[in-house]
Amino acid sequence: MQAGVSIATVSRVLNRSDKVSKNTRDRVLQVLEQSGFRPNAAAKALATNRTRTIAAIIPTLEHSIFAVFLNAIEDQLAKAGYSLVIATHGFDPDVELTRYNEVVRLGAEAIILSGTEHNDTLLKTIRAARIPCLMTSVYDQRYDFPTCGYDNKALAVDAINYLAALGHRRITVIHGPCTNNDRMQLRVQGVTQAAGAIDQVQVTLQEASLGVAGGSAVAKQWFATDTLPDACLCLADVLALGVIFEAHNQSISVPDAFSLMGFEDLDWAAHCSPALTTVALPAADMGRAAANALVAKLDEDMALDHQLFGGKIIERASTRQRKQ
Amino acid sequence: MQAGVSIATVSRVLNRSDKVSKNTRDRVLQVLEQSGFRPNAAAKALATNRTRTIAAIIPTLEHSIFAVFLNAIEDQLAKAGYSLVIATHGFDPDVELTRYNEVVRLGAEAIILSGTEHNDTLLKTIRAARIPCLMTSVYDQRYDFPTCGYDNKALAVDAINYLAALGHRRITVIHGPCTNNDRMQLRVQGVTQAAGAIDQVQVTLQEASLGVAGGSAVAKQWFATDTLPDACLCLADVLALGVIFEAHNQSISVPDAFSLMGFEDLDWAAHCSPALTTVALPAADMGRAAANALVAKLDEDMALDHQLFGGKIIERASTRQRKQ
DNA sequence: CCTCAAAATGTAACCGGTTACAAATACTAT
DNA sequence: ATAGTATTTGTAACCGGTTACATTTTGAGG
Repeated sequence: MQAGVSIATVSRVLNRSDKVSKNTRDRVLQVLEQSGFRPNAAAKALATNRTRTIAAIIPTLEHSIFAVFLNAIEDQLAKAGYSLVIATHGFDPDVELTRYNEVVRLGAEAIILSGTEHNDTLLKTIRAARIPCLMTSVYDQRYDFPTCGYDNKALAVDAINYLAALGHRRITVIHGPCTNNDRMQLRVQGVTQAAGAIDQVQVTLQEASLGVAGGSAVAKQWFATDTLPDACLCLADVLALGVIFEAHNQSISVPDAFSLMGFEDLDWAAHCSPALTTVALPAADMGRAAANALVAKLDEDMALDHQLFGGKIIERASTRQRKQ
Repeated sequence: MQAGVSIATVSRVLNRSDKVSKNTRDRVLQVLEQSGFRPNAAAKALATNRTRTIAAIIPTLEHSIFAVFLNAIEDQLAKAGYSLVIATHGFDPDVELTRYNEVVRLGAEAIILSGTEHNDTLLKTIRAARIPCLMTSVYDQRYDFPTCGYDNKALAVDAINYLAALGHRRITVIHGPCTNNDRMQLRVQGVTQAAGAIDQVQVTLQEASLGVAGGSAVAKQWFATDTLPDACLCLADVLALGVIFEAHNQSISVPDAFSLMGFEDLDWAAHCSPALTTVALPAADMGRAAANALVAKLDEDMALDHQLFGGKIIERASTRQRKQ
């Protein structure tokens, strides 16, 4: 080559830097510098059988909880020299399977999925391919893939208990669609379980589209029929935001008229009016941990294991003791 | 091979499907099916010099406007058989350069950047590498890279004119940080220009961190000093959300006390209280268009060109004619 | 100055596909 | 049946790196 050196030596300079004399290394580096050499990733991948690419397959980027999560993953992977490929499936398990095949064909070395409920074929394929795979947002020790997430059910139980402890009896729970969304399902289960365990507490479940509009719509209906609960638990913060807005519209005061509680603790929850009591989920921490775990698996063959992230009830102005 | 056929034929079956007799094609496909053959993307990329990967390098995923935009891109690319690699830089041009180099090394065939202001080295590198590159969110005919976005300045002018036409004279504009964010800069320029052109209109600029907390903080300060403007234009919807919350905290009525206007039209803007008048940006359309343009460039060598997306003022309840 | 081991460097096979070109086969017209 | 052409299939070079192994260089010790 230009520096009077073989391609093998260049390769050595670029990788395992021992075994090359300082002298030639410097010379090679200089030539590479001025020639603007760009190693070909495909060739490298072919030769080493490594792509340094990890894929995250999630329902959508449009819910900010996923964006926060992915932002953390991307950040952490970048630090470890990995790239993130993102694929979305819009809560459709069949699309998820398709997207999985695409990213694997593309060379993803590990996969991050959302939740534990998936197309059977997908699970079978992952098992067969022995690709490291982490299911996130859900913690389930018994699941046969490693999970990295929250105990959604227990957190929902905590939320109901919290509201019950404030003296609330008639509690309405607004949740998003549960189809292909086990995080939501588990929260609903937790709600039901907690309600059954506490005397006199009655829970009413109401499903709404997962967005501000959904929460708004449900609240509008209460106000129209004048059937306010003692408290409302929204199993996603955006739903609570809809309720807050609708309450403003109707000049109904929260928490005077009813207590309101969210789930997630998105960035605005501390600043809204009233500031929202909510179950804080450490989405960014979870993202970082997921990224780290997969990197450790790929780089050092560390076993993947379940990781639990605790949520925490952040008490703010939207909830209070029930008036007698 | 298994099917008594050469690897070349297999390759032909998988690609240019003509030139293979139906008979052998069927046989090959069947063998492939049952052997669970997975073509190696790296080898294919090496041989064809194509990776079918496009990278988007954006400041952050945490502002939902980017998430909406990327969601649309990802969706559209997937339809065309391309994958999206996402890299974030946190508004740091040097990090942006680093991330650019990473994604290119990784094999990105085209790049989507946010805005037109970038590290000089980055622009030089892109030019030298002749990689198709689209600058988004900004439309600027004269820029020497193709841009695909809005006329941020003109839209800000429109917004000020709209408020002025309602009779507002003392207008406070809350904007996010302009450092390394030309979209924001252009909006501020538009505001200044429009203010200069209209008699008697006085504009006060206030910078805030780009988030609900930022808008809240500014509003809190007004209320504390009792210096309300006639109208407030927030150059990002989240800032307006902060103002709304703070106004509500202080029981100040919008638009009775002052008119409030946002920029972007995020999903909650139609549902908040009061519903937010805002400059709607077609972020999803822009994302789809960016994706399509790059796919057309790569697949059919269609030239990249500037694309303008019009914003539109959506009049809602947060603004109204000034009381005399 | 010579020998020999250690260190540095070069050579060439290999990763798993694609594809130009050669070879074989099928088909058409005589 | 036969020549000639069109279609299908096979062979092998190539993409741009990595790396086992061979070869050369270096340098210490005798």
